[in-house]
Amino acid sequence: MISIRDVAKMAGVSPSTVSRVMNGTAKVNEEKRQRVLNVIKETGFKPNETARSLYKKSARIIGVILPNIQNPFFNGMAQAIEEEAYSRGYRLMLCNSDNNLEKEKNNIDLLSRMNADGIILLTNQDGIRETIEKCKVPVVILDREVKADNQVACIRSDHYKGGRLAAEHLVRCGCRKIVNMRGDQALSSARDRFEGYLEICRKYEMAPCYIDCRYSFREGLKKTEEILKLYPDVDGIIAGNDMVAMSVYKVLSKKGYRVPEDVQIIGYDNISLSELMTPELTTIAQPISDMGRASARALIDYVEQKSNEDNYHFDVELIQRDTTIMKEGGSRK
Amino acid sequence: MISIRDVAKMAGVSPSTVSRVMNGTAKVNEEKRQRVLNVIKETGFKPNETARSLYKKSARIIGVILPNIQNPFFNGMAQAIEEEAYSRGYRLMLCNSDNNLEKEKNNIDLLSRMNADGIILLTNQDGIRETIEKCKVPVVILDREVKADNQVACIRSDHYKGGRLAAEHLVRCGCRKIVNMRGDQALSSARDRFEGYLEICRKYEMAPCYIDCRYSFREGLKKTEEILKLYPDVDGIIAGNDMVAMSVYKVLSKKGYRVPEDVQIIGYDNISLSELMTPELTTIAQPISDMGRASARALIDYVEQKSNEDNYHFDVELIQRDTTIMKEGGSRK
DNA sequence: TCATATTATGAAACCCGTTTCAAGTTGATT
DNA sequence: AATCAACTTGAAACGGGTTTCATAATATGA
Repeated sequence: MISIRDVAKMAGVSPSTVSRVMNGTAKVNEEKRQRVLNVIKETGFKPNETARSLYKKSARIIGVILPNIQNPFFNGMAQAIEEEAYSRGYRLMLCNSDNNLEKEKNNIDLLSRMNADGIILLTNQDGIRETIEKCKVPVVILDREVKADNQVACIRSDHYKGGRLAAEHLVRCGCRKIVNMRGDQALSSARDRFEGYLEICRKYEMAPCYIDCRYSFREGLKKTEEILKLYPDVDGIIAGNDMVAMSVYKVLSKKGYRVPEDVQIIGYDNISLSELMTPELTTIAQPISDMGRASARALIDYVEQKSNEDNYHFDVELIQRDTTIMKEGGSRK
Repeated sequence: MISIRDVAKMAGVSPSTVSRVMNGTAKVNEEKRQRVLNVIKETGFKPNETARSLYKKSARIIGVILPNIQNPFFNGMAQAIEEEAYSRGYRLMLCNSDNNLEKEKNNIDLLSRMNADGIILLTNQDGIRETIEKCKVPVVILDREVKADNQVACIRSDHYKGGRLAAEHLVRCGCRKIVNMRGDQALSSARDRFEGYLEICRKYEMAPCYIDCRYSFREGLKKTEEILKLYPDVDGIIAGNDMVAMSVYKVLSKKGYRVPEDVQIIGYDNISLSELMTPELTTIAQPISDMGRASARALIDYVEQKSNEDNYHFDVELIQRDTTIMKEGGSRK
């Protein structure tokens, strides 16, 4: 492969001059400049990024570590991150963590050894903090709560409000027996949502009624069956997220329940699927793209020493679609 | 950051010896070896990957270029590629191409300048061949047809058979008016499937009946409306892929058609969603994970000069679920 | 016109892990 | 004891773009 020294020789200048022509880092005599440009054009010379990274200690790479690319919530984020990063000249190193601490550590470690400029983390393994602090790469935490020294920003949405919104909406739709399929309480987001739900229970003097259900379709199926056994009079279900809501709908529909007439369902996230499925899913929308974009922006701004806003709290909103319905004789207590 | 030279100094040996200890490339006196290992442990020294890449001309990176990460078909592939790559010590550079030739070229170019070990391409821009040949990085073409000199392998599934299977299944289910929503005929895969469909039309002496519909949910909605206007007697729809099938179902269901009683639907790909949605979708399964894994494997084997199989043709199969139904009085002509 | 300031330019150092090559050491063989 | 082989080890070169620093050349001002 042709190097900058080859180009220099051909153009009768020094490598430094070629570098200056390419990067515009200093003035170069116009005639020499043209000679260099011509040689570059003729030879199709492309500077080696690795060599540049080595000196600059920056590979123009952003590492994105997420549990699973197939999850629509995460890949929605990844999409937005990629767009923002690409437009600013950075590329994405994508790492599936499978919620596996070892894999996460490996990836963070490698990323820092590759001179990655930063890492966007969608995970909340407890043991991870030490690793990310040791590697000293700037980190943005997205949708999770980790808190590390080298954390540049933390991007979250208002889960407490989301929890309230979901519960209150079902109340307003006339549900009298609402079951909350709360997510893994190790996640602060799931805890916040559940708190919001509890507040609404207090407000309307309802006895809280919940079941634990991780954010997975498969578990959603199982837990929905349980709900139907435990609470035969259920008429409203707050699913942990949209995937779970899909599974809830599937089980209900198989058992002959009508949605929303017999049981109403509300999801969470507003992944693109929630609008695509039939019936369209009522859900609490997190601004997934905005959050992804913001995380990339915060990271790159930090790296390029631009802004320094470091705490983003995004708003959520209720999107009413077809799995809930406002009834006439509203049942406000 | 601490370098190999620092470690060497601390252990009282040369950098070469440290390198040899880390990589096991040569025998080192046991006592020195221990000294080096101790220093590495104490300092937490991690060798810089960029420097290694520069010399080795290999970054242990595989570039994956796909139109869109949010598409379940593509992210299913990406997931499998990531798993295979990770297990063999490679990482993924993920690039969204948005079907944008310029972006693809940029990404390929950058990947080669970063000493990426190879590229897996899920795209079929016409203008791309020149770029991938010029960059000289090994390329695996996945699910598409490009043909370039530096192409290591081409991974496809049997679309012709898939097209036949889908059509014949609807025939067997008693459909008399089957409409094929054929995909973009610029894609060889879509052409092959359509050919398969045509063969079944000939076999059963049916007049071919089709409409062009790109692989997108939105377009699926529009084209389904058109179908209902153009062919009010339609009783079987072959969707271009599972996403389109979902949109077909949505429109039919909104208009009061029953599926599969009034109209039967078959999708294509068997993305994970097809089993999750309600009703579960009958579809032609491509072994998405196997294909993704195979592409990574072929690339890495090539890079590491192991095998050299270069043409993979995966089988497809019919997965019957709830959007089609075998009726009693089968209508075999 | 001379002195000083400014600018263009290349040599060399730098980033850091790897590998080559030659020198030094040890041990075996005769 | 002498010779040769085998092995350990470090100095130096390497990969390739960037930057510093000193020099040379030109320009400005007095």
